[in-house]
Amino acid sequence: MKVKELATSAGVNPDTVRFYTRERLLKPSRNPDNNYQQYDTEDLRRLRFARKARQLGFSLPEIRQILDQADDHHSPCPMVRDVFQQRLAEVEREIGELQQLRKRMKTALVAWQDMPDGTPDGRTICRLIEHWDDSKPSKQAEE
Amino acid sequence: MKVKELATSAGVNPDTVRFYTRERLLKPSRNPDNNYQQYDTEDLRRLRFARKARQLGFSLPEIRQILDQADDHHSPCPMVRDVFQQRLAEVEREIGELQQLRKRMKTALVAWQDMPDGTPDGRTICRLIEHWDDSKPSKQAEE
DNA sequence: TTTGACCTGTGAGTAGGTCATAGGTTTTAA
DNA sequence: TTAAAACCTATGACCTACTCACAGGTCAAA
Repeated sequence: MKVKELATSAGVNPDTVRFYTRERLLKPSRNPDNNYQQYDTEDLRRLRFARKARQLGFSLPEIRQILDQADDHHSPCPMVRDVFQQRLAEVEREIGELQQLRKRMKTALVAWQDMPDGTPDGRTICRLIEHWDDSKPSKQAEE
Repeated sequence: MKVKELATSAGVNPDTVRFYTRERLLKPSRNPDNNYQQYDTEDLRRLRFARKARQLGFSLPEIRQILDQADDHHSPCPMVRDVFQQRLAEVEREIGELQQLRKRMKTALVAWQDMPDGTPDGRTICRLIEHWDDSKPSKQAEE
């Protein structure tokens, strides 16, 4: 398989295939006639694996590590379970932060209904934002 | 005010002040004696404004646009309301996506309890991930 | 006067790609 | 048969919003 065939099979940009090859997640051979990269079904499997792992929040170094372990015939799965647990915790933290943000944004929108726009006058730029309360529940505002 | 004084007043890294100055969000004058940047309380107001806007998800180009409008004595607030509404919708979309992801991760963790690790055998890399169901409720899986 | 803390501009690094460029190869169609 | 279109190569720049490093200039206190 050439670059574009592999990319099409996996549903990614050909440049992503080249990038993953540079990053040594894929290890194609070379066609000695024209110096083109030659990928096989193993590379397709690796690429699909890598894309799924990316969706799960694995970083490229982590994925490379998993693939390298698999090359050495070590089972990467215990490590996968580990990183996966950490990733789940992080996803939940992100959800919590975004929910806080949403709550504060909605509160602000309601408060802003009663505020005039006001042309900047040298003392204020846009009171909609300047009067935004950025305090977080976990720590006091610094100011 | 010199760089570090301004940075301290706003609670940011001095390099951020320098960066914002390069990006023309701050427009200090120069001390002709030593070529140092000279910031005033207006710059402090702009910097605090910019930091609050960043927390709300405004990009630097958007913030620069708001500040430039304020310089021209146009009220930036209608635009702020606009971008803010869009940003709120995006935050809600992100929350939804992350909640989907969390759900699928939890399901996967339960399913994985019953799966053996399995050493890579040339046909599979790590079935924990390869058997991950990445289908999204809004569209069918391609494969 | 020397030390330390500050200042200057510039450039590199971060993550995960995407796009551009310049040049070589292969395939397709006239 | 030939010319264009479509592919390939390697390399480097670009994206965000900073942060850090470097080399050299300035200034205050001891």
